[in-house]
Amino acid sequence: MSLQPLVTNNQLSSEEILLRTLIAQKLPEDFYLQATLTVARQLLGKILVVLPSDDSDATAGIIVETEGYVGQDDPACHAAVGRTRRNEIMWGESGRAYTYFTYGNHWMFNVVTESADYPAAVLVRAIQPIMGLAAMRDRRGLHLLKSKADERNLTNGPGKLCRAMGIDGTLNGQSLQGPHLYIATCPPELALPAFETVATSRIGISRGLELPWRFYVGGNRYVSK
DNA sequence: GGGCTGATTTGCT
DNA sequence: GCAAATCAGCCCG
Repeated sequence: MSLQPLVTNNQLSSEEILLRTLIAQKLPEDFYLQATLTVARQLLGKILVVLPSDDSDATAGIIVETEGYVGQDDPACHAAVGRTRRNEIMWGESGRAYTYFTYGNHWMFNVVTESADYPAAVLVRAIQPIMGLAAMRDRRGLHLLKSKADERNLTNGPGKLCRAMGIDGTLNGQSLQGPHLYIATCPPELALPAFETVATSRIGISRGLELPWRFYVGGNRYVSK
């Protein structure tokens, strides 16, 4: 049994310093009350931070691709079928995570937007990793170490980033005000260069293809294909 | 780089 | 029963 503190102020790792910076810059609750497509655009360039409650490694990355799913009248939105147990969280307060399982393998991570009882959310489709890359590789499988170019494969898709960051059903409904999960403004030293926001139709859906509600950081290598 | 296909589970009709 | 807000592996070049 040691009487020494595990960490003193002059022993903070660079990762701990970054986490303290990020939590201080987390987006406030009312950010998520904005119109869904506004949130989808504004999330580009922000940092998603996950500190799993099982105490596994923290990870973070810059959001580079999103999609908006907007209310019961959007045919691609899960809420189009009405309120069900699965999509329940989307009908609740904004600023929470909506995670769900699909294709027998994959978790998806969404941010609930707009007022309670209006079912809408933003799907996070890709991030550029900035913290916890070793943990991401572990969770995604060592075969990815084959080539350095495969680094982009860690998180360039909605299922991949959930796997890499340890996001699953335990986060469904969880607040985005931390400490386990939050989104923060990017510190200037990590910020992306000025970018163009590109809007296209959403991916992997069969209805609502005419709506340009997918947004990504133009030219970024970590956007999905 | 791109195209095709099988895997695998849940939710909802 | 079937479709799903997907991915990896395989083939081709």
